[in-house]
Amino acid sequence: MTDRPDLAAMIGALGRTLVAAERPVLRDHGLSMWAYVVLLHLDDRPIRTQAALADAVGADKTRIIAVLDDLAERGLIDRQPDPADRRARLLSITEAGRRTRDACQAAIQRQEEEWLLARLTPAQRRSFLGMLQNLYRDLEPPA
Amino acid sequence: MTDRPDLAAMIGALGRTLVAAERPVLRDHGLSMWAYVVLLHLDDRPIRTQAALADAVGADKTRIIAVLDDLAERGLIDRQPDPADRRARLLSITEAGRRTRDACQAAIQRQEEEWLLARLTPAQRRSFLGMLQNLYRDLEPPA
DNA sequence: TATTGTTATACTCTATAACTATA
DNA sequence: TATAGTTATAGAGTATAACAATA
Repeated sequence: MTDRPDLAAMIGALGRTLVAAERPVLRDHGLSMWAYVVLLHLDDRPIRTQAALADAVGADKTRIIAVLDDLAERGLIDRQPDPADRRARLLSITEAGRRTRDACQAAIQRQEEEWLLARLTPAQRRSFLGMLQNLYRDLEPPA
Repeated sequence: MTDRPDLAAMIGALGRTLVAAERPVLRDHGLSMWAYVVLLHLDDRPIRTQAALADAVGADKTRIIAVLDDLAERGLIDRQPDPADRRARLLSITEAGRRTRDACQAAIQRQEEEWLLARLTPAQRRSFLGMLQNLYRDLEPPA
């Protein structure tokens, strides 16, 4: 038997700690975790239905409705009925949404650099980030 | 701005996936996640109060009571009132508990090797595990 | 009065089911 | 009838508060 904690224990604890550390930063920018995830995902490209967005970010379709209501009301996203099929809602991020997202993500990644990555040497850091991005990219969709 | 997903997003998703993959293995061994965590922690050394154990594993003291009831009933842990202070319960793992824990952890780590670590070269694998254990060891207690 | 363990209650998050409107 | 979105309801997991036993 290998003499190490389970990967799930180590990576799980690390992930929970990172997410917990993210919360105050999100709050400072007036975003919930789901709102942030939505802004990050919409930035890639507009999306045609709320159900597709929910699926893409691993949420239930009923769960993001209040999130979208709030983001739209604050002008961070644009939500318009599709003229071709008025059941669907065309979703896209606004310029204000992009600014909020950028500021928030910059603060989050700055904190991650200082709090976690600073413990690694530059070479370790490159190696760690590289492996992490490879493993992350190949993950099955939800979780 | 660095061009990568947030560490919290990558490590968080990886952690959730690993924990989800662990669940069926735990179920096959008749253990809940909390029961497994308790067995892992008790193996290090006996502990004198349930509150201390709960604190050590990052749980609320009220949350592990049912877990301990079940483990004791199945003979996987031993729970005795402390003769010196009958309010406290002396907790320790039994030989049967150790066997269950070993079998379960072996299955979990085998799956982790095959499912995740197999994607890395031997050198990457050593490097990844080393950095992970260093980062994990220095984590603030709960999460 | 303080502490350990327990039980009862409430709260948060999430998923399921039922409803409205468009097609 | 089928689909997108919404609302209402119920369930799991967790934390908070009240309680009983012991010190």
